[in-house]
Amino acid sequence: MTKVKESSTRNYNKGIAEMTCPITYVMNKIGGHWKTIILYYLISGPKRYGELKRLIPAITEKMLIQHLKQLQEDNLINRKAEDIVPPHVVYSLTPSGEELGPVLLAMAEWAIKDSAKYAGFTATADTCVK
Amino acid sequence: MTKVKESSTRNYNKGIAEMTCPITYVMNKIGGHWKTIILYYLISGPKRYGELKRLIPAITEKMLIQHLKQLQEDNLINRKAEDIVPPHVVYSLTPSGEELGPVLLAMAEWAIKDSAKYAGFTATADTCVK
DNA sequence: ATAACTACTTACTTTGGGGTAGGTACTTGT
DNA sequence: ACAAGTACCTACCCCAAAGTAAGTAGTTAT
Repeated sequence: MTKVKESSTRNYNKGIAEMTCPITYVMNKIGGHWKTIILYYLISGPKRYGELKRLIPAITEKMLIQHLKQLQEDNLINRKAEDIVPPHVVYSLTPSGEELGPVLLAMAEWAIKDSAKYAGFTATADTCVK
Repeated sequence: MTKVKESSTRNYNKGIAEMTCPITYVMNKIGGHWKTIILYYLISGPKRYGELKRLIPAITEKMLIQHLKQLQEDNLINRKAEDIVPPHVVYSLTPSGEELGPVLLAMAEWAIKDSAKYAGFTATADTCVK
């Protein structure tokens, strides 16, 4: 009967939700603005760190690496580093990541269709994919 | 030629990104933990405010209303209020929202499949839908 | 010798999403 | 008279996510 505190409500709810709600499970893995974009770019094939940086100019290096790490931890991407003098690191989708591909493409399709309703949006299917 | 400041870089990038990246467009509408869950519950049919509250016990009233409003503004849900004495408000998906349904279901399917790989996750297809 | 390239790391600051805890208006039930 | 139920609103606070800006190591190019 000791005092338990540790700002419990929040953590408790998060844990429960992730265990029981598939949508929450997904959002914990791809939520947060950058992860989906990174994954989206990787659908079209493995990319080097620098390539991703150039493809997503708005992202900061810190954010890119941070999310690449999290995506690795969540088993959505692989990191292959060659131990040579100018570093050469390639990121690619894992099988789990590949399976997410169609979902991301469906999201993009919806965006293009939906944005067309309101005009002022000029994206095409490969704006992000390149 | 007056002073324009308004912490511009961030807003500028956000605007550009939303106009050119379909994935960002989607995430601006359904990102942020609760929106997808609310939409997911509405797939199975219109629901009253109180129903949603009961279906998603972890959400606070503030968050529920806040996101319902944003979803309205983003044209994903309808709000139908009868002007009677005990208020009666029903939320339902708009056509745009309906079109997002399959995407959300695909996300959920992926979650169930993916979580099965690691065990410790016991969700089924209707854990959230009820 | 100095800049440029690679893929990072670290320290510091800001911002806004989310939580807590109250209140509102109006009616029905006891 | 007072609680209970409906669907909200408001002010305040906190923390984690995101941004800023700098540094690291080792090599090649000028």
